Amino acid sequence: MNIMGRIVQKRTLETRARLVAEAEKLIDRNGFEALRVEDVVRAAGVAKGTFFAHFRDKDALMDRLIGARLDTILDAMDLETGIRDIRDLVARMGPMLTFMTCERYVFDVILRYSGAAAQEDIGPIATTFARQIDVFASWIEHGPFRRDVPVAILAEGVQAFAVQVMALRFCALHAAQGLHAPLETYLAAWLLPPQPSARSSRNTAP
Amino acid sequence: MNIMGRIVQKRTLETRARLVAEAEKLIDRNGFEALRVEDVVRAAGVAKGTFFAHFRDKDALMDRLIGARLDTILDAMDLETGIRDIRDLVARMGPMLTFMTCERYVFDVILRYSGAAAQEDIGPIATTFARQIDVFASWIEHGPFRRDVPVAILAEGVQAFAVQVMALRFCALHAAQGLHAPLETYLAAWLLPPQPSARSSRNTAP
DNA sequence: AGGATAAAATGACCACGGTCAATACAAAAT
DNA sequence: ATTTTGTATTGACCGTGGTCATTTTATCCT
Repeated sequence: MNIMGRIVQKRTLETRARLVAEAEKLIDRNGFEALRVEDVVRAAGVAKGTFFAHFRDKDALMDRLIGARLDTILDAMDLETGIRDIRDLVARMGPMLTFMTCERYVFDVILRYSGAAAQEDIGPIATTFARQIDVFASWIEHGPFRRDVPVAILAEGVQAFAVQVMALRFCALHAAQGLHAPLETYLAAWLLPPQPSARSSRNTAP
Repeated sequence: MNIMGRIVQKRTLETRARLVAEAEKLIDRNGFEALRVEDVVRAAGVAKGTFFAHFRDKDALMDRLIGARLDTILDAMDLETGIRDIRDLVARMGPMLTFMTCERYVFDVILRYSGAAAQEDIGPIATTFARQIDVFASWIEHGPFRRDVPVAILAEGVQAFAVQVMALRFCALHAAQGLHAPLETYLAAWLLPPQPSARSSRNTAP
């Protein structure tokens, strides 16, 4: 096997797959936060150093595992169509909100990796964030929402508000349900065709 | 001295002050990320355990130090008045944006502590975030902005967009200047009195 | 087959945040 | 002054992420 000029042995792929698989198992049992590198390597039957030959650091593994789950959720979201209103929109974000707030640790990792760390080493989580924008954009495009702002901008705003709601009310109402109401408030103001206010200034974007 | 039923010796306050002072010095010299607890206690002339008798963990010290700086910046922002337009608004957020993006590590700490960690152990950074909302709200209230949405909501949105811009473009254009343009785009869509779009649906908030 | 070469795996080791039973110290009670 | 009580400090110790010189293993070459 030969990837990018560097020869990769079959063994390598097997080891990496085993590390990932064992990590998944441990996470399913104990959650993300409790994952220890030592446990993973013991379960995979390799030495500690081997782990770091396959992943830059523990966070790189997390990036991959969490990114994979986000991707699965996005696959489902991709199939949703016919958003009728804000409530609908928020409801379909539900699974994403639920997963992102399933553990404080998970939310922190996601935030830390949602932007590209260094130029162009864009990881799995950052990729899903870009994809999320696309999904939101297509939802908005086919829904009864304002048209005076580019769809891409609207989509990025939805993401921004979602993060805001999750970050500020993380513990207040831990169930993801508690996030829906405030998020709907924001999105109503952000997405709906505006009702012109009394004082009709005619400002424009700079 | 007696705080909350617990007697606090003068010695305690002196030690804590010394820890904070030495930490500040080290940070001024090497930045936040490079701060090591061992260095702080050595400089302060106390044992390691003493540090943790005064701060729950290293992050608690960071929360305090970063919170203090944010507070200073907010003091200055509080004095600003007469926001004429979006560009103005973003310009006056400048110092805050600059500080929050001065180090990747600082931004991460701020995000992690911007929401209350557990109910009602709201720390310095979380406090400044609440204060930030108030400042934005008063700016918006006296500016040429939309009135069809409560000022508080608008202010929270400004914060959300600011975080979004910082998170997504952290390295892309590291100078805080690069943040202004995208932020202005978002805020124009968020804050300005809307120009009714062609298709005038008359949706309302759910 | 038997080297030669490069990739992969190893595990002792380090850095650093954090803990805790033991000790030193200050203040109050006698 | 001495004892008592509770606060503040200590430093050896631990857990865990991460490193790297060395060793093992695969692949290629003749």
